[in-house]
Amino acid sequence: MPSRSAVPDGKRPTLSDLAARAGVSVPLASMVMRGAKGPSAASRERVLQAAQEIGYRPDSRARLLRSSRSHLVGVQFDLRQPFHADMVEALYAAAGAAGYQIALSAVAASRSEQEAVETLLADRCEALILLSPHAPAARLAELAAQLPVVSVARRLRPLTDGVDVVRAADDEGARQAVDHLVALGHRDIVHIDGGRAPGAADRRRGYKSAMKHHGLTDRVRLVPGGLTEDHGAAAARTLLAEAARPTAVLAFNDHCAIGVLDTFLRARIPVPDEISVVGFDDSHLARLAHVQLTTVGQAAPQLARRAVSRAVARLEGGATDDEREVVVTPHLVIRSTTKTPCRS
Amino acid sequence: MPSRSAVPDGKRPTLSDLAARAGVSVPLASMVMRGAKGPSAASRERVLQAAQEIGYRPDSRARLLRSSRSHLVGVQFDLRQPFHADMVEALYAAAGAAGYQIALSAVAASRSEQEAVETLLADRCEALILLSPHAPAARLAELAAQLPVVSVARRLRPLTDGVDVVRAADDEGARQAVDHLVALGHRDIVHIDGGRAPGAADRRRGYKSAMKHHGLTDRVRLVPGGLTEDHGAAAARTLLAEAARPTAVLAFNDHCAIGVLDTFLRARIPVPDEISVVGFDDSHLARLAHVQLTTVGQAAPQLARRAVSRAVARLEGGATDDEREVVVTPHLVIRSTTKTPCRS
DNA sequence: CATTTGATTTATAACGTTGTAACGACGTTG
DNA sequence: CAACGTCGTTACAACGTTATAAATCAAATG
Repeated sequence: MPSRSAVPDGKRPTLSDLAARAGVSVPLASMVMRGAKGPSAASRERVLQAAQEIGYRPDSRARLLRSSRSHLVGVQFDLRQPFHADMVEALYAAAGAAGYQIALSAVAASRSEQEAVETLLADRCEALILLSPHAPAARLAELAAQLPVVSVARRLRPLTDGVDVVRAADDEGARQAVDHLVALGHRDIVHIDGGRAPGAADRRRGYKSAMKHHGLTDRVRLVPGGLTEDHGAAAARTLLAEAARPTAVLAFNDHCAIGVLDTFLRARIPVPDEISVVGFDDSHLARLAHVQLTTVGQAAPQLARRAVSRAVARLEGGATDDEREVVVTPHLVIRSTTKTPCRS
Repeated sequence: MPSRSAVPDGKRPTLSDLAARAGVSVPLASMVMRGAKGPSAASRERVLQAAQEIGYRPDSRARLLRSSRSHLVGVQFDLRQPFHADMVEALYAAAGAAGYQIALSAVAASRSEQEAVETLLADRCEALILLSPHAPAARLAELAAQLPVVSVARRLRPLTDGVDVVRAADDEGARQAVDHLVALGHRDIVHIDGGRAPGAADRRRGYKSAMKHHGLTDRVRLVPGGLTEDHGAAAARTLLAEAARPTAVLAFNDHCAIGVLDTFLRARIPVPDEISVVGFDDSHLARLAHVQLTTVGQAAPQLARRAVSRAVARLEGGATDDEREVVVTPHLVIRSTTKTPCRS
């Protein structure tokens, strides 16, 4: 059996092993490892050299334990939502830039938000970033009493005590989509909505007000939909069954839009020639070469940055209460599923 | 500003706060909290009561620091791969059942495997479970010298020292798919392969040998593909451009199969009436109501259980070297994209 | 009644790290 | 020459927990 480390007793090397090896004191070795100012260039050199040799790696748990600040932000995300994947990636970057680390805790069919949050708290996170949390507002408030909590993409009706909200301007996104379609010449624009999903109400509102703004109030038409391909497919079938079809569809999100596209495709209705389709989220689905969905981008990197900076502000005392809800402007990404209508 | 905790000084309650509140010593409180045997029912009751009152929550970092065993398994996964999401979910369950916790570290476009592993090591994980790692075998061996490493779904040609492998029997999966198609009456079955992706070689081999077994050696046909929808779409276009089309396609994975389906759909080729399509992975994509893809299931829960039990065996000394490669049998999930061919 | 037994409880010392304060050596200054 | 900073280094204590061993106590034994 091969030795598992460079130190005799087989355990993983500690600061004191490192200090011994470099011939310096433990605190000095510590200062070098954490890049504190103080140690001379010579000492620094020797310690780093020794660290290399014995394969020393700081123990983050001991670190966090010792320093009152843990510089750790807990992130709760849902494994089933591709948009969350984008957000997690962006959060790694945003947190890193702000000098924080993130701890992930996943939610899935077999793992509740409750469990996810429990483990984050046990890990001594200083703040929580929750991606579209479903927990009741009361529960969020309860958490916020313990530590800063940022809800991303989930709007909280009455601003809940201590809970910050970072979200995209869903209404503005829907408006942009409608503007784009109208500019192309569309008038019969249907919205397949997301029911009670977070953001759905705003998107609905944005759609309606944009239609009104263009003098198309009488063409407003909502079809019940949802978050998944299946919902989109069902809604599309509803539309197909009718005599007068719309010339454009604004779906609740990309998933839903894909379901719509697929159904149209099966029904031999060419997109965008016969009907234009717009999605929402700019998830990777929309970018696929054979999909090339026109969609409203939520700018995950921006949302992530704002969420982190919000949490950090709370932690470091720079929080101003007038920014309890941060709204990021989305932007339309025009690809190949929208086009001037052939009939009007 | 509301108080952030039930303890006066605003910090989060510790064991000694708890002990003080319950009127017992710190060690006793500790024993109660970790469910050790010893404390009397009365003490246990009082401590739990007090914990409830002050909202005490054990600090897992301090716990891990103190006890030499951390009971923490690090999991590296890729945010872009839906199959990994299934695996992570299953790993939570499997690790929990074995008395371990898992720490997640994600890989993405902007976060390398190197970074992911670094943080896991800094977190004092006792073992690493890597989901289809791309790191060179030498690097894995280096890691394995420090702690038990399990590679899931990535086969290592020469069994690398100390690295355990848990994977699905990709060749067997491909064989099942071919058997199914042949049983339906197909003979011209094409395989769109995954190039150099982990598992691709095995699937290719399984396909070929199954074809041979059915006396269809002369019908063997490989089309270069890949892991994404775009790869599948490209391969499908290649097939469409030809005079003699196959009656069935076995795609490298579900993503690839979706690309194939979509391309056929656009070309007005009915699936499964004209061509049958089989995927691989049984990811949630395959289960969508409007897709209903026949596919080869990798049994994430099983893979997860085996991976965890392998890691635990190494940690607890029950590792037997004859099980360094665990192969789980996949199973075919028949949905609606396969059917008896109309022409033969 | 002294004494052993067993069940509970507690004191003490770690785990690996970092913050604080103190230390020594050096050249500067009054 | 003494007092003074400055720089680099170190000793010590602490973070919140748990393992070990020692201490306490009631009950049971002789």
